[in-house]
Amino acid sequence: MDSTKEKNGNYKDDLLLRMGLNDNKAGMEGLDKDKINKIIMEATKGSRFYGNELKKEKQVNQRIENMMQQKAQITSQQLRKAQLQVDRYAMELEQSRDLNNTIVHIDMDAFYAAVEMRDNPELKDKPIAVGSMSMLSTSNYYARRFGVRAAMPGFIAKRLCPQLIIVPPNFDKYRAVSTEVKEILADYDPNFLAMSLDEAYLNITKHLQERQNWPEDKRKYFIKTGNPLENDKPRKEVNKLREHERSISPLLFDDSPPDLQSQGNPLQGNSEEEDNPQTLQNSIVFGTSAEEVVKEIRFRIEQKTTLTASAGIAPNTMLAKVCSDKNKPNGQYQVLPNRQAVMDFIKDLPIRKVSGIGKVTEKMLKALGIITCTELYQQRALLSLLFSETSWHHFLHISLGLGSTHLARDGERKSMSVERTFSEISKAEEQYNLCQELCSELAQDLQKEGLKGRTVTIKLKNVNFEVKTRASTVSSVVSTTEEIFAIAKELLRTEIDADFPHPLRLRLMGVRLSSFPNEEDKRHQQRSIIGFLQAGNQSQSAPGCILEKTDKDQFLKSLEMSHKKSFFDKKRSERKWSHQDTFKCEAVDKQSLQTSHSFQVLKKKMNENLETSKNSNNSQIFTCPICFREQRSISLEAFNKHVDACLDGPSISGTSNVFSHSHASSTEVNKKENVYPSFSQSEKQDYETHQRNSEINFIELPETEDNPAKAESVDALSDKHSKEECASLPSKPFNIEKCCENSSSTVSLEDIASLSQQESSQPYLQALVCPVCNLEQKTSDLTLFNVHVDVCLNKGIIQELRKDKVNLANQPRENTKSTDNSGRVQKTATKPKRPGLMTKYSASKKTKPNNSRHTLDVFFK
DNA sequence: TCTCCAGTG
DNA sequence: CGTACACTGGAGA
Repeated sequence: MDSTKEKNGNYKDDLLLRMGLNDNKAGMEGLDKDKINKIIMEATKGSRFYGNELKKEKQVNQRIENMMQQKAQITSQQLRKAQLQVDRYAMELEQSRDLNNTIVHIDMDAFYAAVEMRDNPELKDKPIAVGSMSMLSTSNYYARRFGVRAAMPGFIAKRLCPQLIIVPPNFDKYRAVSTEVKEILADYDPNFLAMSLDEAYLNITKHLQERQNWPEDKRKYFIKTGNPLENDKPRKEVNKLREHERSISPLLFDDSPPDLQSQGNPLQGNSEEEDNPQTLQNSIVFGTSAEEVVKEIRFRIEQKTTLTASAGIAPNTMLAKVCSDKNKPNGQYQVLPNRQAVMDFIKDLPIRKVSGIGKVTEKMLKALGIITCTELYQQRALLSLLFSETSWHHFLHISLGLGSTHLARDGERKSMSVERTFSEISKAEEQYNLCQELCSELAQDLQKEGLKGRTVTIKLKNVNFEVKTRASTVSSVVSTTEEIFAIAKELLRTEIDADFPHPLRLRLMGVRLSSFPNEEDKRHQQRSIIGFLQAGNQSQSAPGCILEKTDKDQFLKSLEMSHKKSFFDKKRSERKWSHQDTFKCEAVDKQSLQTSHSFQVLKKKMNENLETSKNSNNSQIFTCPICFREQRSISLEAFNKHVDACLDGPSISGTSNVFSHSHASSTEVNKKENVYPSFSQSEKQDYETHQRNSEINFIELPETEDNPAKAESVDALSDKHSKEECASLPSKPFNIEKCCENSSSTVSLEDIASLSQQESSQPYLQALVCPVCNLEQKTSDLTLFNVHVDVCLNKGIIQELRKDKVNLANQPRENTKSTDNSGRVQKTATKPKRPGLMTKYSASKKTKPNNSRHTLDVFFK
């Protein structure tokens, strides 16, 4: 919230960095900087938290040291060359500088605290903070005089200011107020961008144009003399009125000439003579300039909510954001839309003020003698040699005062998560329970937005504040508590086992779901259904990897458009497209790489699917893979609905074991499980080590090798399948793996479809037995079963990978290239990149021995 | 893809 | 007694 944004006063900065930039004035009440630091240190020193902070600080220092070493090796010739390149880019940027937009950043002052004070007059003249004893969201300005800030734990705030009143947050209320504010903002830019409950960007360019012709009464507002909500307390109304006079009057009437602005005049910006608001008895007319518009917005916000806002006006978002901070609280500031004004504003601006430059970046740049934007610009050549391309491009944008000039509506969300902090939990059982609870909460949240995803990540923080995340991606989307927990549980189990016999001493656990299918995925998945169903009848082959026409067109179109976009947009779409470009090829190849087995059959089938689907119409004859009835002349949507209905019906569980993901490694795992049914913990270790050293390569079960015509039990089928894949032989559709990595229903459909065409007379009435771990699964839920198989498979894959690594280690180091049968390069060596900001100079961390444990799990289920 | 880091509010 | 939570994106392995 507010005080977090006032970075100079950030509590954590003071804690370790001792920036000495705290602008906190020692007033008659409140504390001075030294006193605040002393109290914070006393409360902090010796704690596990502090220990971790020190550790992190050391890592950052190490990174800085690495960076400085790198810097020392740079020759003046390199630097000159870099200078030329950077300046060429800077020139391009300069040429594309766009000053035609008027961007406004609105920021509510101490929002949560202000709402609480408004609704409870008892709090009015007291130091308050919103949050809890363990963490504060925001504090009012009174409390800030004592050093009480956002992101500070309440118990420390209490030591700084014993009178502090800590109010628990009422998010519903803040949301309601925020909605009121947004209603006003929409009048000026219907496409405004809300960043949070208390912050938003507006592009008022269009509004300004229209406004020029507005008659006066369209810009006239009446001053409310009472708040209808509080009519029961007339005494307050008087207060309110006086307050308005206090807060609004200086703002609206003490305009300062433009030249005073850049000299840090705290008064509210400039406006031309004719723009000066005229007051009648109880109404105000606002002018037509940007400043007047923003005053009007702030006036209306205050009238409507009795809360004040600060604002920044500038030709781009980056500057507008910095501006809104300049005259906070209850003030505004404008950077005029000409290059000189922008550069004057930027000149002495500390880089830390810029959104995106945080504590660590500040410290790293400071080590290079960079504090202000001017210095950032001066060192641009050096920075281009020390940081990644994205980083130095970002720096260059900042140092030229550039930023986005349009408000990109942020796309779909990328992940959803829950996490909780608690007092130490070390018992495994409690940890599993907690994990399940979190999964349940997450599942509920997901349901609200109708989301399903493929990657589950758990986050663990131990009592020493060390954070770990562990992720697992499955081939079909999941969303229910059970599905997510099935995956999260295994991740947690792996971590618990890894530290055995020591318990995990946790203080936080979190669960996240990501890899939501995008539109592309969904379309693709639909096509593959059609393609597959058709492929059963008219078998075609189309080798090689194809990029579909529609996609190509879109790609070209996007390139065409891209010159109109900002640098960041371009980069974004390049990334997006280069990703999508390879998606179809890699969707399958990934797996074959991971397992070192050829998936030719699969790919061929998939390509067939894509090819045939290109020619497919919207309405045709389908055979439902569940009920085996022909569905004539219906749309794909209708057909899908029909299949869904069938799937939801009762007749599924009997056939569901055919959805097993036959997989090369499954055979091996099966075998291991059979051969080594149980071990003690130490035996596990020994066996594991032995495994790794001797590179045992498991081969197929003898039955399948000896007797390929073996009865078509599911497990036997998957074994045979693996074998066939190894030999790259053409195979029956039934052998098709989950080629499209999409939703479980698709996968099921494909498998069922093949079944329906080839083996429909064959009854499959076995229980659900996982083909990987060989254990019967209690659930009759298809997706859940698939999840289980995926989890088992992932373990197998990890093992396979490790095997590969050992093999690689024996060879002279070489770019990892692999080609499919068509000779196409699937994966080339990652091209060397320029050092990144984040990890390039990372303090060498000891990477944990590695996943020895993953395999064990499979053995000892 | 996985893990960690940095940053935002 | 004691330091949150939810989200995005970069980077490197």
